[in-house]
Amino acid sequence: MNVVKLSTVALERDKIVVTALRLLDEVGLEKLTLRRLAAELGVQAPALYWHFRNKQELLDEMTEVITVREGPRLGPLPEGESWETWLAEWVREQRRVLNSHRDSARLTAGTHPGQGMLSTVEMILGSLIRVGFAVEDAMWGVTALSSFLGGFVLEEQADRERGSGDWSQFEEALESLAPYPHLREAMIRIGGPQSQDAFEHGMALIIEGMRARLAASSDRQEGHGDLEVEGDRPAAG
Amino acid sequence: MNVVKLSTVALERDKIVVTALRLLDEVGLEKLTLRRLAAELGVQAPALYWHFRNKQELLDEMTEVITVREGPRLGPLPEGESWETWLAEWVREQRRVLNSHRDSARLTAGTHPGQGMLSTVEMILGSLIRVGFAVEDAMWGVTALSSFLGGFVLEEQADRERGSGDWSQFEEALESLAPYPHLREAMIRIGGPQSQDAFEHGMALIIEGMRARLAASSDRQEGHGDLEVEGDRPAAG
DNA sequence: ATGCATCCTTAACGTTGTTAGATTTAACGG
DNA sequence: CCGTTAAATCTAACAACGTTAAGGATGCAT
Repeated sequence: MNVVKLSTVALERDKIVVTALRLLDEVGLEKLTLRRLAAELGVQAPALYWHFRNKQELLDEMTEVITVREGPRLGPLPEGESWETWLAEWVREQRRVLNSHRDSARLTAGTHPGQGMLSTVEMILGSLIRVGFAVEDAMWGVTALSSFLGGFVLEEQADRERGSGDWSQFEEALESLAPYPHLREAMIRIGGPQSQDAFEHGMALIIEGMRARLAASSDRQEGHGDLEVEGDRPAAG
Repeated sequence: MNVVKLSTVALERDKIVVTALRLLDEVGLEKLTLRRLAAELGVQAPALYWHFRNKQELLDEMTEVITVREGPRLGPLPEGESWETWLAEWVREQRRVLNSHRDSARLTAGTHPGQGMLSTVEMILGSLIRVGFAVEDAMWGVTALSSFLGGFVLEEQADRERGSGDWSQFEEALESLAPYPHLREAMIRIGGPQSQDAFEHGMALIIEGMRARLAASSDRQEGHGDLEVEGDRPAAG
C-alpha cells in the first residue's frame, strides 16, 4: 500500500517537474512563476505546495532531472580506448544536455551534486586511476573540467539570453573592439567568444594539462612540479 | 556646466553603488532590496529611480565597480618573467577580488565585459603573442581561464552561502560518500571540493595545456594536434 | 454512514520592483 | 527680492511574486 501511494505522488511530482521544464524552455527562468506553472497544469498556485515544500525544492528537482535523468550515461572507460577522448566526450555530452534547456546553467549553478552525478564522478575517478592517475590528480582534473563547463555554459547562455549570439550583432560588436587590435583579431579568427571552438579548445587545454600531469607522475618526479602551486591549506571560513 | 553637473550625478551614483556593495556583503544578494538600500541611504525607494533606470542597471554598475575599479591592475609581462606565473597571478588576483564580495560570482555572471576587462585581455593577448603564442591559442587560453574562474568561484560561493564550507559538516559529508570510495578518498586527501588547492591545480592544468600548445606550435607541427578537436562551425542560434 | 488521508480551492498577507504625480530644494536671471 | 527652472525626493499606489491559513471535495476503509 505504501508503495502504491508513494509512487502515485511521485508521478504527480514528476508531471509537475516535466511541465516546469517545458515552461522553462518557453519563458525562461525569470518568468517561470508558480502561478504560471499552476495555470499550465490547470490548477491554482497553492496546489503546488502539497507536492513541494517551496519553490526551491521544485527547482532542485528540475536540476536533478536535467543533470541525472537527461544527463549522459557513462560506462567505465572501455579497454583500449584513450581516456582523453572518453573524458572529452562526457564533458561534451554534459554541455549538450545543459544547452538543451534554457537557463539551465543558472538553474543548476551552485546545487549540490545529486547521487547520479556522484556515482558518475566515482566511475570517472576509477577509470582515470586505472590508467595511472593519482587520486588527487584525477579529482583535480574532474573539478577543473566541471568548473570550466559550468562557467562556459553560464556565459554562453547569458549571451543567448541577451540575443547577442546572433551574427547580426557580431559585426557591430567588432567595431567596438577597434581599440583592442589583438582582441579584435582573435574574435575575427575565432568567431565570437562562446563558439564551439572555444569550448573544444578550452576543454582540450585542461585534458592536455592532465596528460602532462599524468606523464610527470609516471616518471615519479613528484618534486619538480611543472607549475608552482601556491598554498596548501584549504580555505575554511 | 555640463561637466560639473554630470560629475555631480556620477558622484551620487557612485555613493549609491558603494553603499549597495557594502550592503551586499552584509545581507547577500537575495536580501539586497531597493527599499533596504534606500533606507541605508536615508531615502525612500523610488528616489533610486532618478539615478538608475531600474535595478538591473544598478547591479550592472556594481559588477563594473568590482571587476574594473577593484579589479587587479595588470601591467604587460615584464621582460624575463615567465608568462606562466604572470598569468597565474592575474587569475589568482581576480579570484581574490571576486571573493572579497559576497555573491559576486552570481552578480557578475553573464555580464558583458566592461572596457577595463577588455583592455586587460588585450594586454594579456599582446604579452602572450610576444612570447610566441598564436592569437587564437592565446585567446582560447584566456577564455578557458575565465570560464574556469567563473565556474569555480560560483560553486565556491554557493557552498559558502549554504554554510557547508565549515569543517563541522565535512565529516558527515564524508559519511554520505561511503558508496563512492574513490571520491571519498579524493575528498580526504584534498579537503573539500572547493579548496585552495583545487583552484591552484585546476588553473595549473589549463596553463600547462597552454604551454604544451605553445611548444607544439613553435615546432610548426600544426597537423599533429595533441587532442583532436571536434567541429569547426560556431554555434550560431 | 463515519472517519481519514489526499488533493485542491479561495482568500489573504507581506514583500518585491516599478510607476505616477505632487512636492521640496537650490540655483540663476531680471 | 522674486519667479522660473531644473534637480532630487516624497507619498501613494499597482501588479506580481512566494507563501500561509483554512476549508472544501473526493475516494477509500472500517
